[in-house]
Amino acid sequence: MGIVERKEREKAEMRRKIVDVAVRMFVEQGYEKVSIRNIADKIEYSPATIYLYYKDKDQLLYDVQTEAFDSLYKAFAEQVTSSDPFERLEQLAYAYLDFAWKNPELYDLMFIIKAPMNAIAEEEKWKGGDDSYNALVNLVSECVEKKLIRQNDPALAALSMWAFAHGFVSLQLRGRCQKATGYTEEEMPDVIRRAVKEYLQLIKA
Amino acid sequence: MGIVERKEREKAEMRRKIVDVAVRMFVEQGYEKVSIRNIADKIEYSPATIYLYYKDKDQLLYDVQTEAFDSLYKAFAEQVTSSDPFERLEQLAYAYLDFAWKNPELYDLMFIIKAPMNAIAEEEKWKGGDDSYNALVNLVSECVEKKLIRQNDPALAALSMWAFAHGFVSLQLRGRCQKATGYTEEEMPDVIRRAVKEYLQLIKA
DNA sequence: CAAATATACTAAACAGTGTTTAGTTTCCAA
DNA sequence: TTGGAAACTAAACACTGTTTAGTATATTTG
Repeated sequence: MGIVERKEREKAEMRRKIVDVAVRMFVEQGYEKVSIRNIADKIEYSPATIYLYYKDKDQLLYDVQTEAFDSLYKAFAEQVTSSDPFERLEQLAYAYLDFAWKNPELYDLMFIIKAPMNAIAEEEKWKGGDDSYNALVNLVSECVEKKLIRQNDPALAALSMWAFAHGFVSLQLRGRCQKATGYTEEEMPDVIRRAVKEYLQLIKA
Repeated sequence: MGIVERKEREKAEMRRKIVDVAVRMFVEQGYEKVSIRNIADKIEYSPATIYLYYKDKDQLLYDVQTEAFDSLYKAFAEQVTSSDPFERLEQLAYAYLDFAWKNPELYDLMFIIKAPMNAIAEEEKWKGGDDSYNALVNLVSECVEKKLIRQNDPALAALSMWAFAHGFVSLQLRGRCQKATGYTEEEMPDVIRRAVKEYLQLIKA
């Protein structure tokens, strides 16, 4: 009797439905304007139903986050194609920036907002973004091995690169870059791209 | 008749009282746990009274932010003392990191959280952090002039440095660094300090 | 000085939030 | 067919930021 299997499948489908509309609503309206009631309305269930599938809002956000990290990893896979490791590093950086400008609300949820990290404290281990970050670490490791960059600690070099990119993105997403530099919002992505290129030139062996 | 002056003074005193306890509560309990009602309770007025002195919560947060930026600037003034411009740049960076580790909740409010920036859109110009950022830009400009660093665009070099430091701090404050590197939370400030030092060595002429 | 007015303040309400409880309906197994 | 589990929800709870209407208090005016 495949009833328990079907029930499990239905449960999984319902979760899918919930995170799907949650993701869409986040992308369209931004984190702050999406409430459990809004989501419940959209999927035509009562708010309480969502709590049958998610312990709390943070747990739901955690799943939304995971979804977003998948998108980022997909973007990496598509845009990081060069045969030269250092060039791949460049492509990875640009793909990261691109993702941020195209999905600012998702970026918020993945890296800036506090909320979903509360759920993670309870998790065994935070797997979110692991694939993407590993891609960076592996790439940097390769560059270190082949002496393409000046640093020699891959872990620290990778973290530094991430911090540099993330710093720019998060300042930009909060409107700080324009206030600081006087560039317009449209110009900034290009300015940041140049700054990241400059950084890569600095670390180039 | 100094009555209007007294009234104005009293109005200013009340505002002081409000932002003072607001700052204290932010530092102690964090942004998310401080409500208008909490603040009102602490100063022993009704919540509605706060709205006689602040248009909305964002406007109050803006004042709290300004307060926090003053503290940062003070930290700069105290810790940036060397006669050598490049060394001063180093001191500035370390002072920035120090401030973040000592006042994580204030840092959140100043640079990470969305909230007070809503108020700023309405302001003529965002003066928050202007002094501190100008200190950085001036310092970087001096370094560029004296050819102490390899970059030649002071605006971009300053922004890059800020982005680098802010990237580390904001990743760290969201627990991302530990998850990524495996270092403990206590070790991270030191690791980040090393990374920043490495960056400064990279840009050193 | 008394009346009129402006100011300071608040109780109560409004509309929203995340979440829980208690109760109903639906479905499956014995 | 009936007993019990599972799915679902209406309503409530305890919050949030904010507004409204009304009450005291202080100041100005006749």
